[in-house]
Amino acid sequence: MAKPSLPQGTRDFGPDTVRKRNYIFNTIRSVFELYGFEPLETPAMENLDTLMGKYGEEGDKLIFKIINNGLDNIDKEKQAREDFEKVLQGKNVKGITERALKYDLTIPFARYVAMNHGQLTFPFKRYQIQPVWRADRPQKGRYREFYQCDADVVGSNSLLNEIEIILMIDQVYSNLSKHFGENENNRINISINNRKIWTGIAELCGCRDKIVEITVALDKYDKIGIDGVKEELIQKGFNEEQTHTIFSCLFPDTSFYTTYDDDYLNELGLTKDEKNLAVTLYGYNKDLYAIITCLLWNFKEHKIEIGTSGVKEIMKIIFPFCMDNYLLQSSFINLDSTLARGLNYYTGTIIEVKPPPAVKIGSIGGGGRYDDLTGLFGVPNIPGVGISFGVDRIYDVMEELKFFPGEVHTGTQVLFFNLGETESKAAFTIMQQLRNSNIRCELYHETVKFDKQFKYAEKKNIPYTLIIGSKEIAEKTCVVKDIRNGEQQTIPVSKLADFAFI
RNA sequence: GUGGUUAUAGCUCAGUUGGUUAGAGCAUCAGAUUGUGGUUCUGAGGGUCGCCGGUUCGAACCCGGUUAGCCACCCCA
Repeated sequence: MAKPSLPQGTRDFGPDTVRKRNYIFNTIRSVFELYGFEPLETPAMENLDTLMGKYGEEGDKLIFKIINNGLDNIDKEKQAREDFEKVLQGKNVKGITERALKYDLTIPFARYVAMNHGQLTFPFKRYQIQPVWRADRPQKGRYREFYQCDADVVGSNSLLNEIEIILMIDQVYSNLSKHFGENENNRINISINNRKIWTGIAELCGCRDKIVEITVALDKYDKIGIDGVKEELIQKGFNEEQTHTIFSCLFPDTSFYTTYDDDYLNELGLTKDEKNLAVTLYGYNKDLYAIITCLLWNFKEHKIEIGTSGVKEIMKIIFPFCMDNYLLQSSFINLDSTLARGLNYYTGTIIEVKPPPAVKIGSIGGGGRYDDLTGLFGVPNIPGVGISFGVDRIYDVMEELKFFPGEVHTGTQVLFFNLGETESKAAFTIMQQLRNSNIRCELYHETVKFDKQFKYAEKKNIPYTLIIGSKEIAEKTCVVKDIRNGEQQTIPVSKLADFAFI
């Protein structure tokens, strides 16, 4: 018999872990509900062509494909062999595989909306908490099976949705632990950017078709720095002038742009309202103001409207958070001009959530706006915006920072000692009464010496033991011991229901 | 998909240039202790040294392969 083992990148979760994970799930779910989102579940598997081509070239490779049943049917042997030849050449063939495990929750959701758009009331706000699978090689913070918690709004272009999503992110972390936001170092970082800005920059460089190359390179800025990015761009075939254009947009000479100048704002062609936005941003964060005005200037100069509208969207989203510093409790929001995000279906706002800087783990959530996801399934013109929480990583972050509250443990509260047949019968009756008043209890399964029963309680983190022997039966009392401090007291059975087993 | 690294008792790990019967701590079980555990003491059980092959008189140790974990790259939650 071979040693039992798990498939690569998957894990079992013991009782303690499940409780903590459920705490995260429940917290996120209740915030989703609070903001008016409704639950949805979709199957673990989808038709392969529902998923293929939606996540970029790399993404396709990471989709877990399911081999068809019945390939051993002798009548179809010839066909199966021919099909398998094609698989060996790297093709997907219906004869061999036509289903796959879902890779994320967004595409199956788009498929659902496309199939049911006639019945849905728009804007449709749904949340979904389910596992997804990726055939990736596991490493720190990366698993082959993990849970996502998604909330999306489809059928609305309003930027109010983006603002609500940011508020939800903040509220989830506030509810998860009071320590998030306790001080500056513990805050969650919500970065936003806009794909339209990338499109604009690509146009500035005169290569709109190379937007993916630009975003992939700039997305690594945090990791490889400005020189590394430059090197990668040049490797991808960008010339000196183009890289200069990109950098001058994203990393402006702040000393120039941080001076507030009314005439300059007028030159940018902003409306009165937009100018007010800019003034507020200036008061809130000079660097933010610098990047925004720099981008606006560049796009204005070259009449690239898509870029301009991207910047204006960012301004409108950040604005409420500049007006009220207390809107965000556990996080802060900033414009990260290098933020790109790999998924290619995003078209507007993009959002990425990062843990406090002390934790070296990638993003713990992300999302963005997509104009036409359902168009992929034949139903055009349903725009949407959504966010995804990565529970497995949030767990790792909470664990590393020791942020799980003590109340997460919801195991047995009272262990009834087993002192013999008559005694345990009496104990059993009392135990059922306690259970009826919602106290979690159990009776030790056999009559053994106290030593063992105590150790059992200690290991299972059961705070109270309850001892009923012949003496207690006669007196209609019981002995309640708090094993955390060793204190014990004798109380009448009639008063037991009033005892606070906390 | 590419590269690095690790694999020895239930857990954490020692293990000399290759040399007789592979060790420690923790955990488990039994006893000191028949209604009060956590400390202490005594004793016991527990191993195909990841798996397969090679070199050698002899391999936990050297070599090749393989599987899995971890880490990094690509990419991503």
